[in-house]
Amino acid sequence: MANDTRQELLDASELLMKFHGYHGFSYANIAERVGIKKASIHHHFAAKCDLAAESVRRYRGQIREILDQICEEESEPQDRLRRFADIFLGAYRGEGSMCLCAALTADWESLPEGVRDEVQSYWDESRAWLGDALFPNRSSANEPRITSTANAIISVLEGALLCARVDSSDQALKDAANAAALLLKQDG
Amino acid sequence: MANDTRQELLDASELLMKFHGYHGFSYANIAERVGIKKASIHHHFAAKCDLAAESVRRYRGQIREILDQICEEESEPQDRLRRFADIFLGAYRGEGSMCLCAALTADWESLPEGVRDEVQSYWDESRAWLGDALFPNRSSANEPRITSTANAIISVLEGALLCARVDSSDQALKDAANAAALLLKQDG
DNA sequence: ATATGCCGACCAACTAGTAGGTTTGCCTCT
DNA sequence: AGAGGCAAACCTACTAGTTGGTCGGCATAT
Repeated sequence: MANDTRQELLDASELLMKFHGYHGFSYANIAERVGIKKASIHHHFAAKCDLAAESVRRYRGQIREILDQICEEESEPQDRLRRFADIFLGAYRGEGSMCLCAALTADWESLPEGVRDEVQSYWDESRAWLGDALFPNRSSANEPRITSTANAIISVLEGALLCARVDSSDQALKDAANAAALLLKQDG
Repeated sequence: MANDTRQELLDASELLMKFHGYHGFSYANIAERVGIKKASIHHHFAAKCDLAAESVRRYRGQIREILDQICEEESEPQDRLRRFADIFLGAYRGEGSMCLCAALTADWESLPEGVRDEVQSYWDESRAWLGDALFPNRSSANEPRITSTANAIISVLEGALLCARVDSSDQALKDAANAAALLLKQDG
């Protein structure tokens, strides 16, 4: 299968970046995991930053799909928010990992430009979605409030993934989900 | 001055870790900044992990001092929380940096043990302080609620530092501070 | 016969860390 | 006051290993 190795390379780099950040993995690590030689990676991705950027791009696409699905299946803002929080809870429970883009944002200043652009897009898209999905009747009048609430909601959830990692517990994520619900209720 | 170089080394490693994480800086980087040779760093800190751990220890001490001072100067929970949030706002406005320990938590899995222990202590201490300082009349009955609120408050502020970095704006931090105040009000 | 996927061998640059020698300044004994 | 000792602070020069990346060649499948 032509696309198989490529996907495996993306899988490996995504996982390693989630746990160790951009500087915390090497072509050697990935090669070992996927079972090909280091040099062969360059056949699929010319440079490390290309592999990383493509990983983020794919990740972003997966998240976007989930967000679309949530909007299709749920019409109530509080239900949509609950499902949004479940993404974070699922990330922790599944791999015990952080959000890929939060992990990379921590290395922001030393991120290659292409990777940084992808990470930036993740944050922009996520907050835009929160504004659209949670505030059906948004208007220019309450726009600043909506932006602020979206900021706070994503902040508390992304921050909780840091907490959870330190605690080896999903408690902080549950607390963040409840806090996010409260913030929406206050403003919704 | 004997202690001077040592402090400069700690300054440099703290700053670099805030921006690039644990793997994103080297002895060569630090040496250049401080103006001594790479090998001379080993005279002060045997290994990179010792330098990093000591940086976190010092950082932790500085934060602890500020927290003590807040408790002395403010008696009202909401004022204390405002001052707590100001620490995060100050970190962004000053250096444009993240919380040192949040930056390191992103690299959690690949952190040397000594460093990880220090970072863990930061989180534990911060949340313990929030519980004590914001809930003067805590009891075993409302303990879980207090823990959850403390978790949510620190999550939203730490998460907002990630947002702020991406946005090159302190808006997310202001939003997080307001959200934190709201969470306290709800539970206080 | 040509493109795809992969590999072994290599590279320059970088990594943390070591060995051994020189300078500096302070303490103590005369 | 001056000499001797000593240790901290720093240096140059090195090690062994890793980093991302290159290149030529060898299969296989079309």
